[in-house]
Formats: sequence, C-alpha cells, structure tokens
Amino acid sequence: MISASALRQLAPWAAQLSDAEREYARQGVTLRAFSQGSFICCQNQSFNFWACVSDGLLKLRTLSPEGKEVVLVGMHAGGWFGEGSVIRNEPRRYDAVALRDTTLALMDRPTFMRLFEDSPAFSHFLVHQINERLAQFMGLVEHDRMLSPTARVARGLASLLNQALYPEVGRELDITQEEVGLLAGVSRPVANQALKTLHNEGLLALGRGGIAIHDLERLQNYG
DNA sequence: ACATTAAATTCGA
DNA sequence: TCGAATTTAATGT
Repeated sequence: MISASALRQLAPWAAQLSDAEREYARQGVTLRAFSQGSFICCQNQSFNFWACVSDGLLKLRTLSPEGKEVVLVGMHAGGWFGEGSVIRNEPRRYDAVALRDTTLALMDRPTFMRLFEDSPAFSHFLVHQINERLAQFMGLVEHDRMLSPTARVARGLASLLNQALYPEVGRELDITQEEVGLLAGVSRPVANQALKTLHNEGLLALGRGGIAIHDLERLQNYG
C-alpha cells in the first residue's frame, strides 16, 4: 500500500478529497515496478487498474493493420492512464510498454469505481483529465497529414509538457534522444536530426540526457 | 555504423 | 576521501 505522502505527491485530486475518501483511496493503491522494455499491459487483455507513473517513462501504443507500431502517447512521472478501460470494464485497447525502468502506482477497480461514483471531486478530476486527452488527440487528427519526423518529435515532447496532465512539470525533461525516438516512433538518428532542427528554430535547447523547452506554444503547434 | 564526448565508476594513494 | 584513469552511455554525423 502506498504512503499518504506518496499519494499526495502523485495525485493532484487527492488534495480535493475528504480525509475519509483520501484514506480509502490510499488503501486501494499499490506500487509496482516494471523493467525497461517490459509490457505493463497488452492490447485485448484485461488489466483492472487505473495507473499513474510514479517514476520512469512509458508509451501507449498499438499496431496498425500492416503491423507498424503507432505510438498514441508517451507518459512520464505524474501521468495517469487507463481510466477508459477501467470505467468500461473491458480489455485494454492498446499496449503500455516501459521505455525505461518504471514504477507505477496502481489503483484497483473497486476503489476507482467507488470514488468515481461517490466523490464529486474525484469525478471532476476525471472529466478534466479526459477532456485534456481529447483535446490532445483532436490536435493530432487536425494535423493528420503532417507526419514529418520533426513534427512528430515536437508533438511527442509537447504532450509530455502538458500542464493540465502534469501539474508538476517544469520546462525541462530528463529524456535521452533514444527515448525521444521511441516516443515519436522514429529512429534515434532521426530523432537527433529532428531535435537539432527544433533547436535551430529556437524551440528548445539540448543537453546530455535532457531537453530544455523554450517555446512550448510553438512546439505544440508545430507543422 | 562509427567517431566523439560527457558522465559515471573504479582504483590507488 | 580525493582525483586520475577507465569504462559506459549518449550524442553527432
């Protein structure tokens, strides 16, 4: 079971709950570690937890009919995912793959459903979260054909910096260029060139094992 | 795929 | 415990 302080740190919604609700939530959340490259959950299999990245990096992905990987979204510390499958009580619609050693906080379905039904503050958070995701995906559809590697990298990074989804995130990401490639669905050298392009345009600065964002606005709307 | 460089680790005083 | 030497990891082309 997770500690009260750890829950407070991971879950912005926890602060809005009553003491009793928060304690109830805490008792339904456990931590689990996943090693780099491992599958957290697989498409078409059930995984009855709502999950939060405590530490690490992962991607949600699916395979196109031709067998090509399509990355839906990358997630890092503070991001919650899987509420859709838990609410519908159905198998996952995509895979979650750990891109580095990662620990997740997992809330079991009964706890989730009870909070969802009984706590207005919790439901409010969920609406906010789902709405923000929807906006993100609508942005993707809107720019459907722009699939240049640079644009994909720009959008992949921007999604990790979404203030609504990651309240604690700053302007800096601890992420290697190889991981950027995995998130954007491009090779490492291509990610390197894309990052260089974005740097030349003044959108970000590159460091070893990290990226500093200078212009999130333009990164989000790249292309 | 290879060359370069930064960072992390080991080793010896 | 400090710093040099070595190894490993990330980056650039």
